[in-house]
Amino acid sequence: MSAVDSSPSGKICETTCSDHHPSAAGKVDPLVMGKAQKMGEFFNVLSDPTRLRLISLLAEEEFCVCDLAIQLEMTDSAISHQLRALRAARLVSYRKLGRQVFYRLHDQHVVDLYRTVHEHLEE
Amino acid sequence: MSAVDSSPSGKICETTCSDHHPSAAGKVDPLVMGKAQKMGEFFNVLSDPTRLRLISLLAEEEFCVCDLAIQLEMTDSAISHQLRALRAARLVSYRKLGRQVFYRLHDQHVVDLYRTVHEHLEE
DNA sequence: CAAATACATGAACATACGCTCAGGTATTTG
DNA sequence: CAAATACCTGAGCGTATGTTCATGTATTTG
Repeated sequence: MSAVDSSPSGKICETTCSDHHPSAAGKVDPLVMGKAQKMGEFFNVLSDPTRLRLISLLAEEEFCVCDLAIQLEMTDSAISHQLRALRAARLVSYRKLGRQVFYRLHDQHVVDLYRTVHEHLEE
Repeated sequence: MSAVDSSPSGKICETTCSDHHPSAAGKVDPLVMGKAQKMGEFFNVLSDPTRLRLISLLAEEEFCVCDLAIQLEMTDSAISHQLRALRAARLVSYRKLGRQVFYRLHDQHVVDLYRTVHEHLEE
């Protein structure tokens, strides 16, 4: 009976898929739920067009909320909400200057990731 | 009327804020909406824990739907739905073998990105 | 052929998310 | 002090998304 056995290195589905048990040895561990959750939350922050446009601006220089709102043609409220998400994800930091708050990218790490994907999508 | 005033709320700083910030309005082009949309959709695929766990498994070797479902302790249906999303995003490819369908990552590019972020979150 | 297996798909439901709107805080200015 | 500015925040609303459930398709098996 070698009808179904052309699957790679010894593992689970050898005869039929159903005679497998989760506690089988030598299997590949998937990402733990908690870890996958954290990773998902990180990518989720980058999944919104507005936040990506903010990042694209802040990749060049720092800006106050007002200027960001003007350049994206959105309300300062909407921008402030999104900046809050970026802050929570530690993707941006800020400095207060009088009434204004100037935002900048927290580190170069984000810019690298941003540009990597940017190029990846050019294909 | 100000040349730069295309802000929705109408109460955004037209003179004050921009005057304090010489290179502000108009200098740096934000990401175009369409581009930001595409990029957001890409990150969105990676924003779900289940899809990330699938990727973590497929980063090691190929698996059929049934085995993926068993290892993640989820229904075949749920897995199939998520694999569809990964297919639509061209992150995975597959080969049919009898009744089974074996999935694998489409290219190494995804694995690199996955591991980069994985390490980034270890801090 | 009929039953079983492996996977795909559509509808439905609960949840999550982004924006608007109204209001609030902090700082500057008259 | 009062008004104006720059920004923050909570509630509400419409939309998007992930899972379950039921069903459909394709292939293997008795």
